[in-house]
Amino acid sequence: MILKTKDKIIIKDELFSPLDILSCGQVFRFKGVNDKWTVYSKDKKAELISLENSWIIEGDVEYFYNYFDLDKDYNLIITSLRNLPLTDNAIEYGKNIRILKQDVFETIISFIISQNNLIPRIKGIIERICTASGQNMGDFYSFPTPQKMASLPVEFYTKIGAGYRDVYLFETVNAIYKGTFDINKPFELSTDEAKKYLMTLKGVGPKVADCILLFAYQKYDVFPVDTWIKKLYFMIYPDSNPKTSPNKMRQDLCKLYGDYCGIAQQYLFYYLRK
DNA sequence: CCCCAGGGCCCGT
DNA sequence: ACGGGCCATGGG
Repeated sequence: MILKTKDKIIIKDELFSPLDILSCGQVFRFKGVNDKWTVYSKDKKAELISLENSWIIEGDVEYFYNYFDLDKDYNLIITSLRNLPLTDNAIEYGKNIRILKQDVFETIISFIISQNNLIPRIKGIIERICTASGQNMGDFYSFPTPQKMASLPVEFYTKIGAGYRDVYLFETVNAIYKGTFDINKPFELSTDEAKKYLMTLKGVGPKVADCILLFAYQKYDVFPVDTWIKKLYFMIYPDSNPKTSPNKMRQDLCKLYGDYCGIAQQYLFYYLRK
């Protein structure tokens, strides 16, 4: 049951757990433990509080109702994923995961940072970007707008610890700000076309594009292949060639897990990484 | 010292 | 299309 009031959302007896949703690797701006969490998106924040078998979400109700995709019935999706390889344990472990509908610009920047990196470091880099260039919202800093980021020199990204991704961030931010890249276009394209288009951005390859499509554009027929999913592939296909390319893995796993393979991937990633 | 992390770019074949 | 070297940073 999900109730919306003027200033809060009340969730009772639903597949919903901030621990799973926030720490499964899809989002990097959050903090909290057990029964109290805070998540940040753009210039907004939501407080999530557990009260008597319910979760209360305080914040911009319309924004976060959409952000948590509360109209989607995950019981149906979970049912459709049963009986596929390894999903029973993964769903049991992370059955309260929901794929968020995150801000497109913030997701693009975040997952460029994620490449060849560790989640705690990714969080730190994003946090330093917000602190140094976001807007002061009182008790937190917003994620900077494309306009704000376009005013930053490439040295800014080096200084906050982005490593060799500094140039990627600089170039991508400017392509988006100038309008060379239209961040709304992927919504109107097929998954394959949207992926090709995203990969025209500097620092966005096949894996990062899949993550952006899944976490920001609601394209669920993707299967991001990272080092953990490579291990998964050899668990499912132990006799396959050890040099199998990530591209073939993605194709095989997409076919195997079907139309909601992106959501299956998230359960599996979360389960394998624990 | 090594290896690895929610990989991609760039250059050869 | 495909493969290999290289890329910064920090923790184990």
